[in-house]
Amino acid sequence: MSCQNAFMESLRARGFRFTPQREMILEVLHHIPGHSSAEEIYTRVRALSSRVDITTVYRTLELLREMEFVNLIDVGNRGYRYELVGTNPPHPHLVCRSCGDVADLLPQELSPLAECLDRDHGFEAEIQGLTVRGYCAACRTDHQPHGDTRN
Amino acid sequence: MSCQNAFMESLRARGFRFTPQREMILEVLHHIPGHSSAEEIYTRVRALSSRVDITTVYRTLELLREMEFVNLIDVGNRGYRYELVGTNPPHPHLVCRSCGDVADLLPQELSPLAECLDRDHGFEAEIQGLTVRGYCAACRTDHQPHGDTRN
DNA sequence: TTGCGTGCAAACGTTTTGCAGTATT
DNA sequence: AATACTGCAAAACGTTTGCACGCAA
Repeated sequence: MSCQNAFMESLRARGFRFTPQREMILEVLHHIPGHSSAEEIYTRVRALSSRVDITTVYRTLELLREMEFVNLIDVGNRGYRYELVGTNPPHPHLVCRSCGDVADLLPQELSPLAECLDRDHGFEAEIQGLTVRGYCAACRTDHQPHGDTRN
Repeated sequence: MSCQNAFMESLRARGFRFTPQREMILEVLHHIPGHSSAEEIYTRVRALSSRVDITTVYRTLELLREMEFVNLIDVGNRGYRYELVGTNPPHPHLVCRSCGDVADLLPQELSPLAECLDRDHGFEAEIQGLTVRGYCAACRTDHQPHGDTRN
């Protein structure tokens, strides 16, 4: 609700418009588990109205990202996931290669890593956007070491 | 050279064939800086012979990956990079968001991270395939905080 | 009324697949 | 001779862009 208003005001402050499509997409983001693909969000929005195109979903998500209302997660070579920032700051994620599950990390869990990369390589790591792939607790027991080992 | 032979024998051991295309692709991999895209490899191979298709490059790279002759690096949403394993085991990388440069890390540099993710989340992290994005020493001084912040 | 936002269609860049012909074993 | 491998063309995939119309301000 307050996020809706914040978005509306953010838009108006920039001379942008608050349209029914944008409202619906934000609405859906509030009622979705998080870590959703554009396609998933699109499907949910279509359930509300068939007069929305996936193009609009992408464009709105990009707008929301620019305004820092959503966090963009790169889950590898095919596609992104989106999540409402809400009260959470951007944070790193764990992505399971077997079940595709996305889990959250706290930024501070990786600050030792960031410090080490800065100290040893002069590299400014983007911890908030970091995605670590591997196998989650549920999948690691039954995953095949000789299965698909692509990154 | 010895890699060429090792590849040849690996192929034969599996009933596969050692073709001029495969030879050329391996040859190119030896004379290329590393962290190359399929397209870059393709271009170099075409310089040797126009009778090679990019499809064959992809298929050969996949074969080389299966046989652990090349390491596959996921550089995010825009494709993969390939590098000869050679004497180096697979390892994590740093990718600069500004200049696109790819730098190597030693796997052991991230073992504290792996241990922490295992201990706290039961997550088996794929350290060898990990790609950390951010800004390299050369770029971080002059990078715009308001530039493209996509993951 | 202005011009931002939209749906549609088509393009995009990289990777994969189907297929019939080619060449290695 | 058998069949793995190839080039070509086309598809796949998620995402982006061009365009004319529609609608919020």
